[in-house]
Amino acid sequence: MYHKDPLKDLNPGQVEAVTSKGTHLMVKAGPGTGKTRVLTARILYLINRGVDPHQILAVTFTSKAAQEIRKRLEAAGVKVLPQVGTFHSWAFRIISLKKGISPFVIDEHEQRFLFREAVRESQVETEPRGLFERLLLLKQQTERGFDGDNKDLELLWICYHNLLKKYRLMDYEDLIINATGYLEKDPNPLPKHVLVDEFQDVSPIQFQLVRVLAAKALITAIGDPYQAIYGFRGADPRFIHRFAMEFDPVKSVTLSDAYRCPQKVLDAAASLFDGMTPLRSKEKKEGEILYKSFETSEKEASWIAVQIDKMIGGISFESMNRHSSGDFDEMALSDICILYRTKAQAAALTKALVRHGIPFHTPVNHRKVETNAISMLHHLVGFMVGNVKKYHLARLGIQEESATVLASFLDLVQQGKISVGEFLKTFSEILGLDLSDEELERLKGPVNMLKEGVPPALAFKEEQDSLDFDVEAVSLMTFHGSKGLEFPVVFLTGIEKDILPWKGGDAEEERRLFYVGLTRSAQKVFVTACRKRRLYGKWMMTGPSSFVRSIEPHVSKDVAKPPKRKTPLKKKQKSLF
DNA sequence: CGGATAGGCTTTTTT
DNA sequence: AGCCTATCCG
Repeated sequence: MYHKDPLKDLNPGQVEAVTSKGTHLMVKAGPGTGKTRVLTARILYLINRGVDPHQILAVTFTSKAAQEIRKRLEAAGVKVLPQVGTFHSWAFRIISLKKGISPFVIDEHEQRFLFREAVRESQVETEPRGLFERLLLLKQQTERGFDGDNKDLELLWICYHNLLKKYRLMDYEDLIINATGYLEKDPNPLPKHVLVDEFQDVSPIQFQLVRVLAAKALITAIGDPYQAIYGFRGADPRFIHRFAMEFDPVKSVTLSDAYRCPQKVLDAAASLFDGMTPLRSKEKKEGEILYKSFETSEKEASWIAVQIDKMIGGISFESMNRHSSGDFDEMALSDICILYRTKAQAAALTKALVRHGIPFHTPVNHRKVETNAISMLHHLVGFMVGNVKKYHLARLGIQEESATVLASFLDLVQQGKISVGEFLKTFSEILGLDLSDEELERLKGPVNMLKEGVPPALAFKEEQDSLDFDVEAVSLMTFHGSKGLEFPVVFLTGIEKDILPWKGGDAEEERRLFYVGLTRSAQKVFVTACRKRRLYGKWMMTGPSSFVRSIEPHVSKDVAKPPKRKTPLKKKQKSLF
């Protein structure tokens, strides 16, 4: 049992990371090197050495990751759990503790309302187009108030913050900023050990919070600079370096034994970066990377559906006619994942999967109706508390009367007078939402969390990004969404010019995004591209991404080359349909 | 004031 | 294709 011996089955590098004492610690952990394992083992190690669990704080990137760690600790026999959560959930608790009252947290949608109100009030003359996005980004990057040079933006910044104050609301950044402020003044409930996961995705305001924590605590930072993919929302991978500079002395440990990807995949992944040494694979599986290109995005999608059908042993008509088996290992649907750069690309793929009768699932935030229902629920709760006003509701198509009625129903739920299911039925009827039973079922989660006192913004948000992996289905998601996950078979789709290094994106961040995608695979990778793609309602000419060229030496030869001469390859391609 | 309609733009996403 | 926004007309 881990609790007895957290070091059991760890490799030397991992042991070094887990047992490091007396200084801050930076653990550089590439894909599949046992990052989560080290994190939990280190917590266990600290507890075993007599550290009070309450003095330990583990910060994760998502609440799902926090749950996973809590689960592992419990499984290891830990009775008193340490504090485990995201920066935001911990900050929320600190603020609640310090103020004696929980703040109402608004999401981006509501932030936009307030911003519009600010625009109206401040009578800014220039076109506010894109200003909101700039404010959002600026707020994650600035540690103390406004520090831009745009006069209009400054005015809107002030106006926006006055409105937040007026309605007693906080946005997500406020949680971090305010908690930092409170702790600077009075570092009372500061823990002695802080572990921060996914350090490459830390934003400036979060780094500032880490600074404050470091005044009292030893910090363990775990991250991988090659997997930094959230620069677009303020994260800065240079903090990995800054950490070592500022928090001197820092012990640094690099984990280079990887347990997920086959060597071939790791070699291909490393070839994306100049001078990168590949991780050492401890996985004996051979591994394979296949590349195939198509005329259109629709053909790409159908081909993928056919491949999946073959892999799962074939239930459809086409595969019944197939005599040879053993082209592929038998796979379960849940072993397969399809990745794409933008959600807009999912349409062609899901269409093909439906046509082939292959079950699949996508994250909730890809589904319009449900996202909308969640947002309505959230607003309803805000309305009950008095934070959400009539015009906020109107914007979502909710009449004030409906909201009043529903609020009283929700009250009955809280008192246990009616069930969550009954409430949701009424809710969708009154608001005229066309929700399936399945969708209604999924909405129960956040309402139940609400009953248990989870802050609304967190309760509703959590549901939005959960993908239920117990379902036997192929997983579809964006490259971003795949971070931290692994699948035996991964399809990397649309690896095309202007799509994977996204046109206008940060080229290096796009490269890391492809790296993340590649390294999700525990066995087999399919890389696909097409010449013409239907996107946003019109055709665009694409062609293979430069990344395809980078990994080419590691791609299996038989299908590796994009068709050069039409005849022979066309024939081969046809036989697959 | 509100409904209809034409025009413009479209990443990625956690909390 | 679909959503948000601006504008125009009753």
